[in-house]
Amino acid sequence: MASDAKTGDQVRTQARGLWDTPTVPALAAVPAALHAHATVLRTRRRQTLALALDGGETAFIVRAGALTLEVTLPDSGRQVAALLFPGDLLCSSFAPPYAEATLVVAAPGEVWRMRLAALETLAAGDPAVLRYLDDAVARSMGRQVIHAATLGQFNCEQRVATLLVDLALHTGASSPGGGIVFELPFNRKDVADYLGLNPDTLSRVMSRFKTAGIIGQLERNRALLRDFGSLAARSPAARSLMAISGGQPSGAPLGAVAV
Amino acid sequence: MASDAKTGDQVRTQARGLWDTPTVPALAAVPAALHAHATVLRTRRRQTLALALDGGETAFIVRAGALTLEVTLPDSGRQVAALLFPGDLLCSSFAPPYAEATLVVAAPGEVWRMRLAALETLAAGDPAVLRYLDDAVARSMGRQVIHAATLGQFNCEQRVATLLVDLALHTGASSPGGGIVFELPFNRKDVADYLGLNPDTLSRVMSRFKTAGIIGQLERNRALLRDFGSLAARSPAARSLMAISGGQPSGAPLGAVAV
DNA sequence: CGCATGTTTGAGGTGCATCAAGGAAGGTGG
DNA sequence: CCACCTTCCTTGATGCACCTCAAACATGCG
Repeated sequence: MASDAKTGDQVRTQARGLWDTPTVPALAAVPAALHAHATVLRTRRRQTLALALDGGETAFIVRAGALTLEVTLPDSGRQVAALLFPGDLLCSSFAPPYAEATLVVAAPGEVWRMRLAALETLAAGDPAVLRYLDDAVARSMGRQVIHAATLGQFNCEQRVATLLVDLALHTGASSPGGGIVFELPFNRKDVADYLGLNPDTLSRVMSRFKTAGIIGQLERNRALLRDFGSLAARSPAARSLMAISGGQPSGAPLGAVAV
Repeated sequence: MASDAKTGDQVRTQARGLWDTPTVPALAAVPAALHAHATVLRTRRRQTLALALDGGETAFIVRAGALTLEVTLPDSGRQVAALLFPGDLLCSSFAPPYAEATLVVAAPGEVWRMRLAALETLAAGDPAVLRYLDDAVARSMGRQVIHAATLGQFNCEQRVATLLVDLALHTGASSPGGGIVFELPFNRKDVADYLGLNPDTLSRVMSRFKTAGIIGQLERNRALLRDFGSLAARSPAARSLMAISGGQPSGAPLGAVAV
């Protein structure tokens, strides 16, 4: 990152300014106390994490990197049900039965894995852990609800704009030349399956955004967002996403573990 | 209900037989202990329940009837994000910020309302309450994931079949004349907004199912499902839904409160 | 009865998927 | 270093599934 680049938090503040959104209470950070009770996994790209650990309910806490939760129902295409970023929590019980569900690493990083039962025991004794649990579950559900609205109501342009806003909020940093540089840890097929679109259609919309001057030259897995405002204006979920991500501690590069 | 009508549990058993699905462990029932700490609401059709009760996080436990969680994002159509049936739990924090979210009663019944904090205090001291909480949250997330796949991957016929399977599992009872009688507590617009379809398209698919002999004469808010098998065969999510609903205690009419 | 609300069905348009061909990027071996 | 391959992305032509609009038809209620 360039020395004068702002952090993701600053990007969000700037974004809030554009929309005149009041400040949101900071979300609960991952309690460091959990570290001692969790298995630390260093994740590699395309690695899949087994959801069920020898039968017991398992909890996964994303510390760095990004993951996708992929679900395939019989006689149906693959659906990316959720994108997971640092701070997010996923329990194996969240995956529906009789569906092929896998947790796939999109950007390398770190994941803490522990028994759900152990996590709940800790939560019963430590208010900070309980607060984090509540917060993380509420955030997942909130994102799922937004995702349902995205899939059910938005047209293809709104869907893509929504995803780009989300990515910018999670991985973006202001670039020296103006605009926001953010990472694209997911390939086109993953994104298309998340948005319920065809990869070709996705490509077309991205080209449209490029010629409209909203996004700039795409390198490998990286993009320049020139105009956050008009992107947010094209996504009905922009304000909600900003509020959900608003208090998250880290907007640092996906690979970095928060201290 | 006719005297020789089977309960919903029996319908589910029969449905499992059709699909050769192994038995699922019974889900945790709503602990009676919560009754003393909750405000009991008798709900009327079309009534809306305020999600945020004077600022604190609120939990809603559906005891009887059915509800919809409706979400409207700015410059976007209304999305019915979830259908709630007896045993289901909804917390106000599940609704995303900056979205117009309302809980609307579709079928009259009973809802227990309490502070989330109070619920968690009880859960810390009572394993049955904790088990119910875990279970209810896992069920909601599982249903949300299936819903995302439904919206993102299914065609209109698959979507409608999925909803009908879901309704039959939740409200169906075997009829004396063969087939399964189930309730349609939601109007067309609600269903259309849940499935991300146009009401006209929904009507067309229903007509197609009727002429195909899968469903029979629709009365007001009630339908006869003649052929569960071919309906389930048209829904990629049928097995998953059966497993999720599999252990629920009540398949009785929506209006009845389980004892 | 008459109005309001909701449902069905047809005709026609469109947004997105599908198919297919071409191009860029990265990896591999010569 | 350059051919060659694989993978991923782009972009055009075409078709279909679903939406939109509109008119007729039910249903319930005052």
